[in-house]
Amino acid sequence: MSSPQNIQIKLLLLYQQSPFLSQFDIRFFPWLIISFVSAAMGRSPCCAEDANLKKGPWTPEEDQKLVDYINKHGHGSWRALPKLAGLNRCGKSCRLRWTNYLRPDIKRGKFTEEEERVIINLHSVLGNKWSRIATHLPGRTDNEIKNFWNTRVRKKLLNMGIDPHTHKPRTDLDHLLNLSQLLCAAQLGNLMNPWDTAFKLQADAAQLAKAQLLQNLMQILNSNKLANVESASGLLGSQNLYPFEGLLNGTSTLSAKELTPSPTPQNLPNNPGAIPQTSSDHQAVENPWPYFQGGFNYESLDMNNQSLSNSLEQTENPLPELVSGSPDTSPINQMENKTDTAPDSTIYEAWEKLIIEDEADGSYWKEILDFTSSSSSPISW
DNA sequence: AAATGAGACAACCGCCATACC
DNA sequence: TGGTATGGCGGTTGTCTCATT
Repeated sequence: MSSPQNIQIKLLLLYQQSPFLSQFDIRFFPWLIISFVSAAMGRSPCCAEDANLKKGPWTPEEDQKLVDYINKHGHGSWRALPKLAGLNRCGKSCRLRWTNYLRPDIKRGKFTEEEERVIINLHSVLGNKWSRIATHLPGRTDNEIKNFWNTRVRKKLLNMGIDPHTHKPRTDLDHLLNLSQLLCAAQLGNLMNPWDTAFKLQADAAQLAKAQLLQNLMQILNSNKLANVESASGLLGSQNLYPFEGLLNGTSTLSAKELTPSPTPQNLPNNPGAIPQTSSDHQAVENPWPYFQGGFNYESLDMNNQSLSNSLEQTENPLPELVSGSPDTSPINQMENKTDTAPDSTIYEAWEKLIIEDEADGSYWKEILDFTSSSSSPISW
């Protein structure tokens, strides 16, 4: 019997009993130390039994050997497979190569828009549970989805000002400062004279405060909109799946019912970006700000996650319980905790107050909306 | 044409859960 | 019941390709 532990013990005995080896400090034998440490930890490191095992990219010949063997015998024990198949690889490497690349049911090629939508929506609920996400995308591996997310989707969301972790508008300082600068550029323009420093600083602070309030409001709107979309679409349906679609093509994915406006807060008077009061109003008003495209339903603020849970249960592949990885940031978890809407109300009150204040001295929000509309570059998806 | 950087993808690493003895 | 083997998972790194300078 030559288990890794037995081998490690034999190595130590060899060191102790050999007059030649014993004359050297044990630290000169890193392999022995490593072996012993791993033995003390109760587990041998993967593939440590043979340092000569090949690593790195697989050759077509190796692939062929692996495929041939599995087609004939099945994979059985992955640890035993390499020797049986004549491969100089560790079992784990073989397993990964098979599951991520060689498996016959793997669907290769570019992700479709539909797949992207499903991934984004599932990620908003599950977080980085790639294997769980992969179960809803036949033929796609968790590794492939993970790579796709990290190289494409994540960057796109960031460019759109959406935090890929929380699926809400970014609130990090850099982004906020950018927004503030844009706002200043829009509103102050060439107004500033070099000797107006004091006034400029004051204006900056005011702009920043407003921008921050705006960000907070956007966060709430987005989280509710996202929850609405998920619950309305059963999460995995082909319709109304994409919470950010309004940002991409300027059209809303929400149904007319979802667009039902709320009586509060007041619409912005004489403001092209005002939130429409009725569905027909919505159709009539050209909203220059994509994030408000489709308006929003304040009644939905009272929505608990019951409808989402129901929709999840109704799906063919019911999703698991919400992950605990980011309990504070998950939009769903936030919805769960939204029994008391006081903080939101406070923000809306502040928003309302600002609107009223701004009516007196020219419409600040109108300028934001106009500027955002005119300066927003088309986003390629 | 060579160097360099970025993007995409494959593969590896370490940890964890579970099955098995 | 505890130790070990195994497989799964998520994060990270390595490698290749292609565009740009």
